Amino acid sequence: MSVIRPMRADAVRNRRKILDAANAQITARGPDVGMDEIAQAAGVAVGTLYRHFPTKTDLVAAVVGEYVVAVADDAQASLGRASVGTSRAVDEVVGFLSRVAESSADHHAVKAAAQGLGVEGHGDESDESRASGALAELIALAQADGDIRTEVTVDDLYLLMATAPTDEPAPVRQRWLDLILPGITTPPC
Amino acid sequence: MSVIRPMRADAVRNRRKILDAANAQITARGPDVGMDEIAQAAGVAVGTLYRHFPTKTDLVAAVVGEYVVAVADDAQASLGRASVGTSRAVDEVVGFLSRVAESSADHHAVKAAAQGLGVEGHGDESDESRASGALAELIALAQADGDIRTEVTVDDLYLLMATAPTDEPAPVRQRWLDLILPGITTPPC
Amino acid sequence: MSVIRPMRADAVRNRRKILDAANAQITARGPDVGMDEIAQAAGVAVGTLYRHFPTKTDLVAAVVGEYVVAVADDAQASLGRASVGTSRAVDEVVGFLSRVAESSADHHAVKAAAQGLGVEGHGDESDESRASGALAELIALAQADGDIRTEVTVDDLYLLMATAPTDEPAPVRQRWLDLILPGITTPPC
Amino acid sequence: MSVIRPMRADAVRNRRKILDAANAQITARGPDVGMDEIAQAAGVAVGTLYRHFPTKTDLVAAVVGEYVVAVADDAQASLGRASVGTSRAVDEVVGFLSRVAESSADHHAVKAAAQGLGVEGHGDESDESRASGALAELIALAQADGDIRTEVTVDDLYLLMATAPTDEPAPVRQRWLDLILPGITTPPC
DNA sequence: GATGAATGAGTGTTCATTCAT
DNA sequence: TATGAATGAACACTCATTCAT
Repeated sequence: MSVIRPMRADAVRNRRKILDAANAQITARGPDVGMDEIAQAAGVAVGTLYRHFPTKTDLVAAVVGEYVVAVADDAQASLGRASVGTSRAVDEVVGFLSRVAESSADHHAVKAAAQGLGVEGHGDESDESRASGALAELIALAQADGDIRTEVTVDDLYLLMATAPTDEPAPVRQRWLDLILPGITTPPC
Repeated sequence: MSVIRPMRADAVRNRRKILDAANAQITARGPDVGMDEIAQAAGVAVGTLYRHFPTKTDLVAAVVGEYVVAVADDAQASLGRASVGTSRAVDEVVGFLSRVAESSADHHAVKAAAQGLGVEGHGDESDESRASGALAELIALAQADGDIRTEVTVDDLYLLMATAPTDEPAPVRQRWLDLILPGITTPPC
Repeated sequence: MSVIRPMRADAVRNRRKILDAANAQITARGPDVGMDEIAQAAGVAVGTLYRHFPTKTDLVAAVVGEYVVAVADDAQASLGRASVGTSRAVDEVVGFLSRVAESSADHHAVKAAAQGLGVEGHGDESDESRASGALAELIALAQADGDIRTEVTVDDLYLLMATAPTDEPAPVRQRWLDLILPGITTPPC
Repeated sequence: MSVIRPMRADAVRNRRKILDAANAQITARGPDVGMDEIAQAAGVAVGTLYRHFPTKTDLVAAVVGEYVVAVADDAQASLGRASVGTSRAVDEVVGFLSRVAESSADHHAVKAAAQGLGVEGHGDESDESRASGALAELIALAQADGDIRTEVTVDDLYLLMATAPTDEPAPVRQRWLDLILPGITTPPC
């Protein structure tokens, strides 16, 4: 008696195509691409786009939401590796930040679009807490190892993620990482 | 043979009013204020606005340019104090970064507007080099004091300035500064 | 040899639901309700709605048609009472007009929708002639009584019905009736 | 020191052209003409149209307002003639109603458009009261002559004007007038 | 036969920019 | 030179209708 009706197969396909097209178009042509252009890139009519996302804001929020899912997945995978002992927790934190800075580069225009439209909730809240949970554990692990400063919190990570120089070339992003890291890790002595 | 004709007094006045109005309006009403609104706030007609700045991009670039002037002034003042020995050079660097993060908060919408319009050159190049020069000397001073890591450059400072969390409340900006500083300063031991 | 195939029971039910929903929605939400909204209110999908009424115009015409049926019924009932002598024919004419003005108030948005769509034939012609016939006899009766002016015709009644102030509150509609009546009834002397 | 600045001559001209075009287009092509079509018919760009009337509602309201001006003028002229004794006051009332029914025929689609957009104030209030005043005096005059029933008010006239069969051919409108008049004038005996 | 996703022309409105006054 | 009216391409969004499932 679930209220959640399964979507028709083609509707699912279209939703995917739209989301991908939106991501691609915003990335390629800037945060102000028109809905028509996104629809065309997705190979659907505008009406279809609006059936899936009643508002441009909704569409962009969904795109951001997908990104949050990816980030949460990454955070959980990092935690997984650190828990098992495959790698040190600090290294996972650093790797995570590095990958986020990397992937955010593509995501930059999307973030700009979201800001321009006043997108609020970045998609599903459960994904955000999934990410937060994993990162919290990861930090705790690294702190137990004595590798990360005791006062560092998940919010600090979010703050750094938010300020990553997403529109800069790779070497700059690497340098940024180097500048950032000492603030998180414990001093050498 | 100079082509630069002195501006008529009222033209100068108008330019000032427009620049101030643009800054105020963008800050107050977001990066997407219309040219008409800016003109009205400046007490001139749109036509006048366009006589001074042929393009919205030009206008925003000029506003950004003014900000660069202020930053350059600050940098030079900081250097002055450190040279005279009034204060330690590191402290001036930190203070400078802190003030920039602070002032950038107001400036945030302007930056967003600039980005949205693809503003390239941030105004007068001489101001940029004025700032760069002062900051370079300041860093050198601090490095001579052994307070700032030897590999830190002016570009690092610019990178950090560019990624300051300008749209966050003061405590967050302070925390960001705390996270950032260890990457610049020499380790305690 | 009749081409008219009896409708399947559920098709009949759907037709009813759609007609009722259309009436209700147009009345409640104005003449511009969308087909989707009507379909949803009827508990069917748009496709079903379009199976029954190939065009919005057709749907609205059908709704109007139902109203004509009700009016025809009323006219015949009025005639019935007057014929039997239960009441004076004039009073029945007046009562009829009054009730039409009354019911038209609900019907107002439907009329507006019909006009907006250029609905032509108001449904079944037989109903119109049923109404016309009854009203003609009723007028004749009242004229025989000397109560209604000899030159008054059925078309006059239609004209008045058409111009009833359907979107005005009850007292206004009553006042309108008072203004209208002297033109139909015989002068007191 | 008047705040009302005189409009530029060409702006005035454009305003006129727009108003006329709006009237013409709505009359000719129905209440749902697009703003673009109106603009084109007026020989201006849409932007110009929107500079003069920030909203379609505003435009239609202005068109209706012009009609109110015409009606008010007519009412005052009628009163003038009756006051001077050129004609009987009743005749002026009848003539006024007749002319309104006549002119309203053209005006019908405009009224529909106004209703569809929820136009509230029919333009300038002063024109409405100008009309009301003149009609009140005219009615009083005719009542003094013993030609119009004592209970008739200006609102009655408005009610009848509002219900005139504006979309019917001339003979029908004439017949309507005949049906309406006895409700206003004193009975023959 | 019913469903509801897809279509796409059309709508009202905005805004950077131009140009007659 | 300043003014502000005019321009018109562009945009987000709607809705009657069609058609694959």
